[in-house]
Amino acid sequence: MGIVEDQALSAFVRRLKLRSDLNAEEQQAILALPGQVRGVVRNQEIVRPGDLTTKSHLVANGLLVRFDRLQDGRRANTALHIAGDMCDLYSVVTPIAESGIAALSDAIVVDVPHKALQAIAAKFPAVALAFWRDTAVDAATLRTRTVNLGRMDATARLAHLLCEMGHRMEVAQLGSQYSYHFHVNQEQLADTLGLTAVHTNRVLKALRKAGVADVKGHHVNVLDLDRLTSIGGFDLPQWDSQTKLASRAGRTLRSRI
Amino acid sequence: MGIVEDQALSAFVRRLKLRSDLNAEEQQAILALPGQVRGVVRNQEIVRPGDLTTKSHLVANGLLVRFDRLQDGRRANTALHIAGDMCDLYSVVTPIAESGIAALSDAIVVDVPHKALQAIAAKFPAVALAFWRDTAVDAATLRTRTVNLGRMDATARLAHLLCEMGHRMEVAQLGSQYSYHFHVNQEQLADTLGLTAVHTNRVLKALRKAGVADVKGHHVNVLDLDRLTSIGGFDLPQWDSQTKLASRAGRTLRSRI
DNA sequence: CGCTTCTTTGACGTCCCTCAACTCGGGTGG
DNA sequence: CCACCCGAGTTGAGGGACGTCAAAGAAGCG
Repeated sequence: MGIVEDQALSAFVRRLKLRSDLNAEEQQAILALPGQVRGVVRNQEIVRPGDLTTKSHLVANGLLVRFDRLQDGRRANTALHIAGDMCDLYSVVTPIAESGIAALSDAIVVDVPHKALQAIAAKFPAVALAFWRDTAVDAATLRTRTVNLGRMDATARLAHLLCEMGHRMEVAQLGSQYSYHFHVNQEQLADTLGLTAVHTNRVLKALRKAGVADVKGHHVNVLDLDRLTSIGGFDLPQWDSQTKLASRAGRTLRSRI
Repeated sequence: MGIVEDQALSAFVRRLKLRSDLNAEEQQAILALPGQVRGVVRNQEIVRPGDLTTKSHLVANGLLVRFDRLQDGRRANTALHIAGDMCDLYSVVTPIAESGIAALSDAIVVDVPHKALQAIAAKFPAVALAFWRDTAVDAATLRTRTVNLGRMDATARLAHLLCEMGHRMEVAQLGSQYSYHFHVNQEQLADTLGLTAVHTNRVLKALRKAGVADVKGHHVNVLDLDRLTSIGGFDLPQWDSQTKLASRAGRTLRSRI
Protein backbone atom coordinates (compact mmCIF):
# COMPACT_ATOMS: atom_id res chain seq x y z
CA MET A 1 0.00 0.00 0.00
CA GLY A 2 1.43 3.33 -1.04
CA ILE A 3 1.83 6.42 1.08
CA VAL A 4 -0.94 8.33 -0.66
CA GLU A 5 -3.59 5.72 0.15
CA ASP A 6 -2.34 5.56 3.72
CA GLN A 7 -2.58 9.27 4.23
CA ALA A 8 -5.97 9.50 2.58
CA LEU A 9 -7.38 6.63 4.60
CA SER A 10 -5.92 8.15 7.77
CA ALA A 11 -7.71 11.39 7.01
CA PHE A 12 -10.90 9.45 6.37
CA VAL A 13 -10.60 7.65 9.71
CA ARG A 14 -9.95 10.98 11.42
CA ARG A 15 -13.10 12.33 9.85
CA LEU A 16 -15.18 9.34 10.94
CA LYS A 17 -13.79 9.54 14.45
CA LEU A 18 -15.10 13.07 14.83
CA ARG A 19 -18.54 11.56 15.14
CA SER A 20 -18.15 7.83 15.61
CA ASP A 21 -16.38 5.75 18.19
CA LEU A 22 -14.13 3.19 16.52
CA ASN A 23 -11.79 0.85 18.36
CA ALA A 24 -8.28 -0.02 17.18
CA GLU A 25 -9.35 -3.08 15.26
CA GLU A 26 -12.11 -1.21 13.45
CA GLN A 27 -9.79 1.65 12.57
CA GLN A 28 -7.23 -0.84 11.35
CA ALA A 29 -9.82 -2.46 9.11
CA ILE A 30 -10.57 0.88 7.49
CA LEU A 31 -6.90 1.74 7.09
CA ALA A 32 -6.39 -1.62 5.40
CA LEU A 33 -9.05 -0.96 2.78
CA PRO A 34 -7.86 -1.61 -0.76
CA GLY A 35 -7.69 1.50 -2.91
CA GLN A 36 -6.56 2.52 -6.35
CA VAL A 37 -4.82 5.89 -6.43
CA ARG A 38 -5.20 8.07 -9.48
CA GLY A 39 -4.69 11.64 -10.47
CA VAL A 40 -7.49 13.60 -12.08
CA VAL A 41 -7.22 16.91 -13.86
CA ARG A 42 -9.38 19.94 -13.37
CA ASN A 43 -12.86 19.61 -14.90
CA GLN A 44 -12.50 15.87 -15.29
CA GLU A 45 -15.71 13.99 -14.52
CA ILE A 46 -15.12 11.09 -12.18
CA VAL A 47 -18.71 9.95 -12.04
CA ARG A 48 -21.25 10.84 -14.69
CA PRO A 49 -24.95 11.07 -13.85
CA GLY A 50 -26.54 7.74 -14.64
CA ASP A 51 -23.38 5.68 -14.17
CA LEU A 52 -23.57 2.38 -12.35
CA THR A 53 -20.78 2.72 -9.82
CA THR A 54 -18.78 -0.02 -8.13
CA LYS A 55 -16.40 2.18 -6.18
CA SER A 56 -16.55 5.09 -3.80
CA HIS A 57 -14.13 7.95 -4.17
CA LEU A 58 -11.93 9.17 -1.37
CA VAL A 59 -10.35 12.58 -1.88
CA ALA A 60 -6.63 12.46 -1.14
CA ASN A 61 -5.96 15.93 -2.45
CA GLY A 62 -7.75 18.75 -4.21
CA LEU A 63 -11.37 19.82 -4.44
CA LEU A 64 -14.21 17.75 -5.89
CA VAL A 65 -17.79 18.73 -6.57
CA ARG A 66 -21.04 16.80 -6.72
CA PHE A 67 -23.22 18.25 -9.45
CA ASP A 68 -26.52 17.82 -11.25
CA ARG A 69 -27.24 18.85 -14.78
CA LEU A 70 -30.63 20.23 -15.81
CA GLN A 71 -32.30 19.57 -19.14
CA ASP A 72 -31.15 22.91 -20.53
CA GLY A 73 -27.54 22.14 -19.65
CA ARG A 74 -27.26 24.39 -16.62
CA ARG A 75 -25.44 22.95 -13.64
CA ALA A 76 -26.21 22.89 -9.95
CA ASN A 77 -23.58 21.90 -7.43
CA THR A 78 -24.91 20.09 -4.41
CA ALA A 79 -21.73 19.41 -2.44
CA LEU A 80 -18.05 20.26 -2.28
CA HIS A 81 -15.54 17.72 -1.07
CA ILE A 82 -12.10 18.25 0.40
CA ALA A 83 -9.28 15.88 1.32
CA GLY A 84 -10.44 13.21 3.75
CA ASP A 85 -14.01 13.13 2.43
CA MET A 86 -15.33 9.94 0.91
CA CYS A 87 -17.34 11.96 -1.51
CA ASP A 88 -19.83 9.31 -2.56
CA LEU A 89 -19.88 6.85 0.31
CA TYR A 90 -23.64 6.67 -0.17
CA SER A 91 -23.07 5.00 -3.53
CA VAL A 92 -22.35 1.78 -1.64
CA VAL A 93 -26.10 1.54 -1.03
CA THR A 94 -27.36 3.51 -4.04
CA PRO A 95 -24.93 2.55 -6.81
CA ILE A 96 -26.76 4.22 -9.67
CA ALA A 97 -25.41 7.75 -9.69
CA GLU A 98 -27.99 10.50 -9.89
CA SER A 99 -25.42 13.25 -9.45
CA GLY A 100 -22.03 13.41 -11.10
CA ILE A 101 -18.71 13.97 -9.39
CA ALA A 102 -16.08 16.20 -10.98
CA ALA A 103 -12.76 17.76 -10.09
CA LEU A 104 -12.66 21.51 -9.50
CA SER A 105 -8.90 21.45 -9.18
CA ASP A 106 -6.32 18.93 -10.20
CA ALA A 107 -6.78 16.24 -7.59
CA ILE A 108 -5.75 12.86 -6.32
CA VAL A 109 -8.48 10.34 -5.70
CA VAL A 110 -8.46 6.89 -4.14
CA ASP A 111 -11.04 4.51 -5.60
CA VAL A 112 -12.34 2.15 -2.94
CA PRO A 113 -14.45 -0.82 -4.09
CA HIS A 114 -17.98 -0.99 -2.69
CA LYS A 115 -17.36 -4.67 -2.10
CA ALA A 116 -14.59 -3.94 0.41
CA LEU A 117 -16.65 -1.28 2.16
CA GLN A 118 -19.59 -3.65 2.46
CA ALA A 119 -17.34 -6.38 3.77
CA ILE A 120 -16.02 -4.36 6.70
CA ALA A 121 -19.47 -2.92 7.37
CA ALA A 122 -20.81 -6.46 7.69
CA LYS A 123 -17.90 -7.57 9.86
CA PHE A 124 -17.92 -4.58 12.21
CA PRO A 125 -21.34 -3.19 13.17
CA ALA A 126 -19.66 -0.06 14.53
CA VAL A 127 -18.16 0.58 11.10
CA ALA A 128 -21.56 0.09 9.49
CA LEU A 129 -22.96 2.67 11.90
CA ALA A 130 -20.07 5.03 11.18
CA PHE A 131 -20.69 4.80 7.42
CA TRP A 132 -24.40 5.28 7.86
CA ARG A 133 -23.68 8.24 10.12
CA ASP A 134 -21.33 9.78 7.57
CA THR A 135 -24.12 9.61 4.99
CA ALA A 136 -26.49 11.24 7.48
CA VAL A 137 -24.00 14.04 8.15
CA ASP A 138 -23.57 14.58 4.43
CA ALA A 139 -27.34 14.85 4.19
CA ALA A 140 -27.40 17.35 7.04
CA THR A 141 -24.96 19.56 5.15
CA LEU A 142 -27.17 19.30 2.10
CA ARG A 143 -30.20 20.21 4.19
CA THR A 144 -28.45 23.37 5.35
CA ARG A 145 -27.77 24.26 1.75
CA THR A 146 -31.43 23.69 0.91
CA VAL A 147 -32.55 26.03 3.65
CA ASN A 148 -30.11 28.68 2.49
CA LEU A 149 -31.21 28.45 -1.13
CA GLY A 150 -34.84 28.66 -0.16
CA ARG A 151 -34.73 31.40 2.41
CA MET A 152 -31.56 33.49 2.25
CA ASP A 153 -30.37 36.13 -0.19
CA ALA A 154 -27.23 35.93 -2.30
CA THR A 155 -24.93 37.66 0.18
CA ALA A 156 -26.00 35.45 3.05
CA ARG A 157 -25.62 32.31 0.98
CA LEU A 158 -22.10 33.26 -0.03
CA ALA A 159 -21.15 34.22 3.51
CA HIS A 160 -22.52 30.95 4.80
CA LEU A 161 -20.57 28.95 2.25
CA LEU A 162 -17.36 30.76 3.13
CA CYS A 163 -17.92 30.05 6.82
CA GLU A 164 -18.75 26.44 6.15
CA MET A 165 -15.73 25.78 3.99
CA GLY A 166 -13.39 27.59 6.34
CA HIS A 167 -14.64 25.58 9.24
CA ARG A 168 -14.38 22.30 7.39
CA MET A 169 -10.89 23.17 6.18
CA GLU A 170 -9.83 23.88 9.72
CA VAL A 171 -11.32 20.68 11.11
CA ALA A 172 -9.63 18.73 8.32
CA GLN A 173 -6.36 20.51 9.10
CA LEU A 174 -6.16 21.98 5.63
CA GLY A 175 -6.14 25.65 6.53
CA SER A 176 -7.64 28.15 8.91
CA GLN A 177 -11.08 29.73 8.96
CA TYR A 178 -9.41 33.06 8.28
CA SER A 179 -7.39 32.01 5.30
CA TYR A 180 -7.74 28.97 3.12
CA HIS A 181 -7.21 27.71 -0.37
CA PHE A 182 -10.50 27.35 -2.24
CA HIS A 183 -10.03 26.27 -5.81
CA VAL A 184 -13.28 27.47 -7.42
CA ASN A 185 -13.88 30.10 -10.03
CA GLN A 186 -16.86 32.43 -9.93
CA GLU A 187 -18.91 30.32 -12.29
CA GLN A 188 -18.55 27.24 -10.14
CA LEU A 189 -19.29 29.32 -7.07
CA ALA A 190 -22.43 30.54 -8.82
CA ASP A 191 -23.56 26.97 -9.53
CA THR A 192 -23.07 26.19 -5.85
CA LEU A 193 -25.00 29.24 -4.65
CA GLY A 194 -27.84 29.06 -7.16
CA LEU A 195 -26.80 32.34 -8.78
CA THR A 196 -25.39 33.57 -12.06
CA ALA A 197 -21.69 34.17 -12.38
CA VAL A 198 -22.33 37.88 -12.88
CA HIS A 199 -24.25 38.29 -9.69
CA THR A 200 -21.77 36.16 -7.78
CA ASN A 201 -19.13 38.60 -8.90
CA ARG A 202 -21.10 41.55 -7.56
CA VAL A 203 -21.68 39.88 -4.22
CA LEU A 204 -18.00 39.02 -3.90
CA LYS A 205 -17.20 42.63 -4.61
CA ALA A 206 -19.63 43.79 -1.94
CA LEU A 207 -18.06 41.57 0.71
CA ARG A 208 -14.65 42.81 -0.33
CA LYS A 209 -15.66 46.49 -0.22
CA ALA A 210 -17.25 45.97 3.17
CA GLY A 211 -13.99 44.57 4.48
CA VAL A 212 -15.56 41.28 5.43
CA ALA A 213 -13.89 38.76 3.15
CA ASP A 214 -11.76 38.71 0.08
CA VAL A 215 -12.00 35.86 -2.41
CA LYS A 216 -9.36 36.12 -5.07
CA GLY A 217 -7.36 33.73 -7.15
CA HIS A 218 -8.55 30.55 -5.49
CA HIS A 219 -7.84 31.88 -2.05
CA VAL A 220 -10.21 33.07 0.66
CA ASN A 221 -9.16 35.72 3.17
CA VAL A 222 -11.61 36.40 5.95
CA LEU A 223 -11.09 39.87 7.37
CA ASP A 224 -14.01 40.00 9.79
CA LEU A 225 -15.15 36.52 10.79
CA ASP A 226 -17.81 37.76 13.19
CA ARG A 227 -19.54 39.77 10.52
CA LEU A 228 -19.18 37.00 7.97
CA THR A 229 -20.73 34.54 10.41
CA SER A 230 -23.55 36.89 11.20
CA ILE A 231 -24.27 37.77 7.56
CA GLY A 232 -24.36 34.08 6.66
CA GLY A 233 -26.32 33.06 9.72
CA PHE A 234 -23.74 30.36 10.22
CA ASP A 235 -24.58 28.44 13.36
CA LEU A 236 -21.36 26.81 14.50
CA PRO A 237 -22.76 25.00 17.56
CA GLN A 238 -25.43 23.42 15.39
CA TRP A 239 -22.95 22.62 12.69
CA ASP A 240 -20.82 20.71 15.14
CA SER A 241 -23.66 19.26 17.17
CA GLN A 242 -23.21 15.71 16.01
CA THR A 243 -19.48 15.77 16.62
CA LYS A 244 -19.63 16.54 20.28
CA LEU A 245 -22.23 14.05 21.29
CA ALA A 246 -20.91 11.30 19.09
CA SER A 247 -17.79 10.86 21.17
CA ARG A 248 -19.96 10.36 24.23
CA ALA A 249 -23.15 8.81 22.86
CA GLY A 250 -21.21 6.72 20.38
CA ARG A 251 -19.77 4.77 23.28
CA THR A 252 -23.18 4.25 24.78
CA LEU A 253 -24.66 3.19 21.50
CA ARG A 254 -22.00 0.64 20.87
CA SER A 255 -22.41 -0.92 24.27
CA ARG A 256 -26.08 -1.38 23.53
CA ILE A 257 -25.53 -3.32 20.39
CA MET B 1 -48.99 -5.42 19.30
CA GLY B 2 -51.90 -3.39 18.03
CA ILE B 3 -53.21 -3.24 14.50
CA VAL B 4 -51.95 0.29 13.89
CA GLU B 5 -48.32 -0.61 14.60
CA ASP B 6 -48.67 -3.70 12.43
CA GLN B 7 -50.01 -1.77 9.49
CA ALA B 8 -47.46 0.99 9.84
CA LEU B 9 -44.56 -1.43 10.10
CA SER B 10 -45.91 -3.36 7.11
CA ALA B 11 -45.94 -0.16 5.10
CA PHE B 12 -42.38 0.55 6.26
CA VAL B 13 -41.23 -2.91 5.19
CA ARG B 14 -42.96 -2.41 1.86
CA ARG B 15 -41.08 0.84 1.42
CA LEU B 16 -37.73 -0.71 2.28
CA LYS B 17 -38.37 -3.63 -0.07
CA LEU B 18 -38.71 -1.23 -2.99
CA ARG B 19 -34.95 -0.80 -2.84
CA SER B 20 -33.53 -3.46 -0.56
CA ASP B 21 -33.68 -7.20 -0.62
CA LEU B 22 -34.85 -8.57 2.72
CA ASN B 23 -35.52 -12.23 3.47
CA ALA B 24 -38.42 -13.49 5.57
CA GLU B 25 -36.50 -13.48 8.81
CA GLU B 26 -35.25 -9.94 8.29
CA GLN B 27 -38.71 -8.71 7.41
CA GLN B 28 -40.09 -10.45 10.45
CA ALA B 29 -37.54 -8.72 12.65
CA ILE B 30 -38.67 -5.34 11.37
CA LEU B 31 -42.34 -6.19 11.77
CA ALA B 32 -41.63 -7.23 15.35
CA LEU B 33 -40.07 -3.87 16.26
CA PRO B 34 -41.51 -2.35 19.42
CA GLY B 35 -43.42 0.86 18.86
CA GLN B 36 -45.53 3.27 20.80
CA VAL B 37 -48.56 4.52 18.90
CA ARG B 38 -49.79 8.03 19.48
CA GLY B 39 -52.00 10.57 17.83
CA VAL B 40 -50.71 14.04 17.11
CA VAL B 41 -52.76 17.07 16.18
CA ARG B 42 -52.11 19.44 13.35
CA ASN B 43 -49.22 21.85 13.97
CA GLN B 44 -47.92 19.78 16.87
CA GLU B 45 -44.15 19.59 16.99
CA ILE B 46 -42.95 16.04 17.44
CA VAL B 47 -39.26 16.87 17.41
CA ARG B 48 -37.94 20.32 18.19
CA PRO B 49 -34.64 21.54 16.73
CA GLY B 50 -31.93 20.84 19.27
CA ASP B 51 -33.68 17.90 20.93
CA LEU B 52 -31.71 14.83 21.84
CA THR B 53 -33.83 12.05 20.38
CA THR B 54 -34.04 8.42 21.43
CA LYS B 55 -36.74 7.32 19.02
CA SER B 56 -37.44 7.46 15.33
CA HIS B 57 -40.90 8.30 14.10
CA LEU B 58 -42.84 6.11 11.72
CA VAL B 59 -45.82 7.75 10.07
CA ALA B 60 -48.90 5.54 10.33
CA ASN B 61 -51.27 8.15 9.02
CA GLY B 62 -51.27 11.79 7.99
CA LEU B 63 -48.63 14.16 6.73
CA LEU B 64 -45.50 15.21 8.62
CA VAL B 65 -42.93 17.83 7.75
CA ARG B 66 -39.26 18.27 8.54
CA PHE B 67 -38.51 21.94 9.06
CA ASP B 68 -35.77 24.38 9.97
CA ARG B 69 -36.27 27.71 11.63
CA LEU B 70 -34.13 30.73 10.76
CA GLN B 71 -33.00 33.37 13.23
CA ASP B 72 -35.76 35.74 12.13
CA GLY B 73 -38.41 33.10 12.73
CA ARG B 74 -39.07 32.21 9.14
CA ARG B 75 -39.44 28.54 8.37
CA ALA B 76 -38.05 26.31 5.67
CA ASN B 77 -39.42 22.84 5.07
CA THR B 78 -36.90 20.32 3.93
CA ALA B 79 -38.99 17.17 3.61
CA LEU B 80 -42.56 15.92 3.62
CA HIS B 81 -43.40 12.49 4.98
CA ILE B 82 -46.37 10.28 4.25
CA ALA B 83 -47.61 7.02 5.76
CA GLY B 84 -44.97 4.32 5.64
CA ASP B 85 -42.06 6.76 5.93
CA MET B 86 -39.76 6.52 8.94
CA CYS B 87 -39.37 10.25 8.86
CA ASP B 88 -36.21 10.52 10.93
CA LEU B 89 -34.53 7.16 10.58
CA TYR B 90 -31.24 9.06 10.31
CA SER B 91 -31.64 10.12 13.94
CA VAL B 92 -30.48 6.65 14.94
CA VAL B 93 -26.99 7.75 13.95
CA THR B 94 -27.33 11.51 14.49
CA PRO B 95 -29.55 11.74 17.58
CA ILE B 96 -29.24 15.49 18.11
CA ALA B 97 -31.99 16.95 15.97
CA GLU B 98 -30.98 19.83 13.74
CA SER B 99 -34.37 20.00 12.04
CA GLY B 100 -37.71 19.71 13.74
CA ILE B 101 -40.56 17.41 12.81
CA ALA B 102 -44.14 18.61 12.91
CA ALA B 103 -47.57 17.44 11.85
CA LEU B 104 -49.20 19.18 8.90
CA SER B 105 -52.41 17.27 9.44
CA ASP B 106 -53.74 15.35 12.39
CA ALA B 107 -51.66 12.21 12.28
CA ILE B 108 -50.83 8.91 13.89
CA VAL B 109 -47.19 8.22 14.63
CA VAL B 110 -45.38 5.15 15.89
CA ASP B 111 -42.34 5.91 18.04
CA VAL B 112 -39.65 3.29 17.53
CA PRO B 113 -36.71 3.29 19.95
CA HIS B 114 -33.29 3.80 18.41
CA LYS B 115 -32.07 0.97 20.61
CA ALA B 116 -34.36 -1.53 18.88
CA LEU B 117 -33.39 -0.26 15.44
CA GLN B 118 -29.71 -0.53 16.29
CA ALA B 119 -30.21 -4.02 17.63
CA ILE B 120 -31.71 -5.42 14.44
CA ALA B 121 -29.20 -3.50 12.34
CA ALA B 122 -26.41 -5.19 14.26
CA LYS B 123 -28.03 -8.60 14.06
CA PHE B 124 -28.91 -8.46 10.35
CA PRO B 125 -26.34 -6.78 8.07
CA ALA B 126 -28.94 -6.65 5.31
CA VAL B 127 -31.18 -4.61 7.56
CA ALA B 128 -28.31 -2.28 8.39
CA LEU B 129 -27.77 -1.80 4.66
CA ALA B 130 -31.47 -1.22 4.12
CA PHE B 131 -31.55 1.47 6.80
CA TRP B 132 -28.43 3.11 5.45
CA ARG B 133 -29.96 2.97 1.97
CA ASP B 134 -33.18 4.55 3.18
CA THR B 135 -31.15 7.45 4.58
CA ALA B 136 -29.33 7.77 1.26
CA VAL B 137 -32.61 7.83 -0.64
CA ASP B 138 -33.95 10.48 1.70
CA ALA B 139 -30.81 12.49 0.97
CA ALA B 140 -31.32 12.01 -2.77
CA THR B 141 -34.80 13.49 -2.47
CA LEU B 142 -33.34 16.41 -0.57
CA ARG B 143 -30.69 16.85 -3.24
CA THR B 144 -33.40 17.12 -5.88
CA ARG B 145 -35.08 19.79 -3.81
CA THR B 146 -31.78 21.65 -3.54
CA VAL B 147 -31.32 21.64 -7.29
CA ASN B 148 -34.84 22.88 -7.81
CA LEU B 149 -34.48 25.72 -5.32
CA GLY B 150 -31.20 26.77 -6.84
CA ARG B 151 -32.01 26.57 -10.49
CA MET B 152 -35.74 26.47 -11.22
CA ASP B 153 -38.43 29.13 -11.08
CA ALA B 154 -41.47 29.09 -8.83
CA THR B 155 -43.79 27.39 -11.33
CA ALA B 156 -41.34 24.61 -12.04
CA ARG B 157 -40.67 24.04 -8.36
CA LEU B 158 -44.37 23.73 -7.62
CA ALA B 159 -44.95 21.44 -10.58
CA HIS B 160 -42.04 19.28 -9.52
CA LEU B 161 -43.35 18.98 -5.99
CA LEU B 162 -46.81 18.02 -7.22
CA CYS B 163 -45.29 15.32 -9.45
CA GLU B 164 -43.09 14.05 -6.67
CA MET B 165 -45.85 13.82 -4.11
CA GLY B 166 -48.27 12.24 -6.56
CA HIS B 167 -45.72 9.65 -7.49
CA ARG B 168 -44.85 8.89 -3.88
CA MET B 169 -48.52 8.66 -2.96
CA GLU B 170 -49.10 6.18 -5.73
CA VAL B 171 -46.11 4.04 -4.81
CA ALA B 172 -47.24 4.06 -1.18
CA GLN B 173 -50.75 3.12 -2.32
CA LEU B 174 -52.25 6.25 -0.83
CA GLY B 175 -53.69 7.77 -3.97
CA SER B 176 -53.06 8.25 -7.66
CA GLN B 177 -50.75 10.64 -9.42
CA TYR B 178 -53.81 12.30 -10.88
CA SER B 179 -55.67 12.84 -7.67
CA TYR B 180 -54.45 12.73 -4.12
CA HIS B 181 -55.00 14.13 -0.70
CA PHE B 182 -52.33 16.66 0.22
CA HIS B 183 -52.90 18.27 3.57
CA VAL B 184 -50.92 21.50 3.26
CA ASN B 185 -52.03 25.09 3.20
CA GLN B 186 -50.43 27.67 0.97
CA GLU B 187 -48.14 28.99 3.66
CA GLN B 188 -46.68 25.56 4.31
CA LEU B 189 -46.40 24.99 0.59
CA ALA B 190 -44.52 28.28 0.38
CA ASP B 191 -42.09 27.20 3.09
CA THR B 192 -41.47 24.03 1.13
CA LEU B 193 -40.94 25.83 -2.17
CA GLY B 194 -38.83 28.68 -0.84
CA LEU B 195 -41.49 31.25 -1.73
CA THR B 196 -43.89 33.57 0.02
CA ALA B 197 -47.48 32.50 0.56
CA VAL B 198 -48.66 35.28 -1.74
CA HIS B 199 -46.54 34.19 -4.64
CA THR B 200 -47.40 30.55 -4.07
CA ASN B 201 -51.02 31.55 -4.43
CA ARG B 202 -50.32 33.23 -7.75
CA VAL B 203 -48.46 30.24 -9.09
CA LEU B 204 -51.24 27.89 -8.03
CA LYS B 205 -53.67 30.13 -9.82
CA ALA B 206 -51.55 30.05 -12.97
CA LEU B 207 -51.43 26.26 -13.02
CA ARG B 208 -55.18 26.17 -12.49
CA LYS B 209 -55.89 28.68 -15.25
CA ALA B 210 -53.63 26.76 -17.61
CA GLY B 211 -55.64 23.61 -16.96
CA VAL B 212 -52.60 21.75 -15.67
CA ALA B 213 -53.38 21.10 -12.03
CA ASP B 214 -55.80 22.22 -9.40
CA VAL B 215 -54.80 22.39 -5.75
CA LYS B 216 -57.73 23.18 -3.55
CA GLY B 217 -58.81 22.33 -0.05
CA HIS B 218 -56.03 19.88 0.71
CA HIS B 219 -56.61 17.99 -2.50
CA VAL B 220 -54.55 17.88 -5.67
CA ASN B 221 -56.16 17.24 -9.04
CA VAL B 222 -53.81 16.82 -11.93
CA LEU B 223 -55.53 17.61 -15.20
CA ASP B 224 -52.58 17.34 -17.55
CA LEU B 225 -49.84 15.13 -16.12
CA ASP B 226 -47.62 15.38 -19.18
CA ARG B 227 -47.49 19.15 -19.01
CA LEU B 228 -47.07 19.12 -15.24
CA THR B 229 -44.16 16.72 -15.59
CA SER B 230 -42.58 18.79 -18.30
CA ILE B 231 -43.03 22.09 -16.48
CA GLY B 232 -41.49 20.62 -13.35
CA GLY B 233 -38.72 18.82 -15.20
CA PHE B 234 -39.70 15.76 -13.20
CA ASP B 235 -37.51 12.89 -14.27
CA LEU B 236 -39.39 9.73 -13.34
CA PRO B 237 -36.76 7.21 -14.51
CA GLN B 238 -34.14 8.97 -12.42
CA TRP B 239 -36.48 9.24 -9.50
CA ASP B 240 -37.03 5.51 -9.52
CA SER B 241 -33.54 4.55 -10.52
CA GLN B 242 -32.55 3.08 -7.19
CA THR B 243 -35.74 1.05 -6.94
CA LYS B 244 -35.27 -0.92 -10.07
CA LEU B 245 -31.71 -1.93 -9.64
CA ALA B 246 -32.01 -2.56 -5.94
CA SER B 247 -34.17 -5.59 -6.46
CA ARG B 248 -31.49 -7.05 -8.71
CA ALA B 249 -28.27 -5.61 -7.36
CA GLY B 250 -29.50 -5.96 -3.80
CA ARG B 251 -29.39 -9.69 -4.23
CA THR B 252 -25.87 -9.54 -5.59
CA LEU B 253 -24.71 -7.26 -2.83
CA ARG B 254 -26.06 -9.49 -0.13
CA SER B 255 -24.37 -12.50 -1.58
CA ARG B 256 -21.08 -10.68 -1.42
CA ILE B 257 -21.32 -9.94 2.25
C1' DC C 1 -73.47 34.32 13.17
C1' DG C 2 -69.19 36.20 14.65
C1' DC C 3 -64.69 34.45 15.00
C1' DT C 4 -60.37 32.79 13.22
C1' DT C 5 -57.77 31.00 9.61
C1' DC C 6 -56.88 30.75 4.95
C1' DT C 7 -57.11 32.42 0.20
C1' DT C 8 -57.13 35.90 -3.21
C1' DT C 9 -56.05 40.22 -5.38
C1' DG C 10 -53.69 44.82 -6.30
C1' DA C 11 -49.87 48.11 -6.28
C1' DC C 12 -45.29 48.77 -5.88
C1' DG C 13 -40.42 47.83 -4.81
C1' DT C 14 -36.17 45.07 -5.09
C1' DC C 15 -33.18 41.43 -5.89
C1' DC C 16 -31.30 39.04 -9.23
C1' DC C 17 -31.05 37.77 -14.25
C1' DT C 18 -29.88 38.88 -19.10
C1' DC C 19 -27.20 40.76 -22.48
C1' DA C 20 -23.29 42.96 -23.80
C1' DA C 21 -18.98 44.97 -23.59
C1' DC C 22 -14.61 45.80 -21.59
C1' DT C 23 -10.48 44.50 -18.68
C1' DC C 24 -6.92 41.75 -16.96
C1' DG C 25 -3.34 38.20 -16.50
C1' DG C 26 -1.03 34.60 -18.28
C1' DG C 27 0.33 31.60 -21.78
C1' DT C 28 2.01 30.69 -26.58
C1' DG C 29 3.93 31.26 -30.81
C1' DG C 30 6.09 34.08 -34.16
C1' DC D 1 10.01 40.71 -27.02
C1' DC D 2 5.86 41.69 -28.81
C1' DA D 3 1.24 40.14 -30.80
C1' DC D 4 -2.24 37.57 -29.99
C1' DC D 5 -5.49 34.87 -27.59
C1' DC D 6 -8.15 32.79 -24.16
C1' DG D 7 -10.35 32.08 -19.92
C1' DA D 8 -11.78 34.48 -16.08
C1' DG D 9 -13.16 38.61 -13.82
C1' DT D 10 -15.56 43.17 -13.90
C1' DT D 11 -18.94 46.59 -14.97
C1' DG D 12 -23.23 48.86 -16.91
C1' DA D 13 -28.08 49.15 -18.45
C1' DG D 14 -32.48 47.30 -18.54
C1' DG D 15 -36.02 43.80 -17.52
C1' DG D 16 -38.56 40.21 -15.09
C1' DA D 17 -39.59 37.26 -11.25
C1' DC D 18 -40.67 37.40 -6.82
C1' DG D 19 -41.17 39.90 -2.26
C1' DT D 20 -43.71 43.28 0.63
C1' DC D 21 -47.57 45.58 2.27
C1' DA D 22 -52.29 46.02 2.65
C1' DA D 23 -56.96 44.80 2.35
C1' DA D 24 -60.82 42.36 0.79
C1' DG D 25 -63.24 37.82 0.08
C1' DA D 26 -64.10 32.67 1.51
C1' DA D 27 -64.47 29.06 4.38
C1' DG D 28 -64.63 26.37 8.37
C1' DC D 29 -66.26 26.22 13.30
C1' DG D 30 -67.97 27.02 17.72
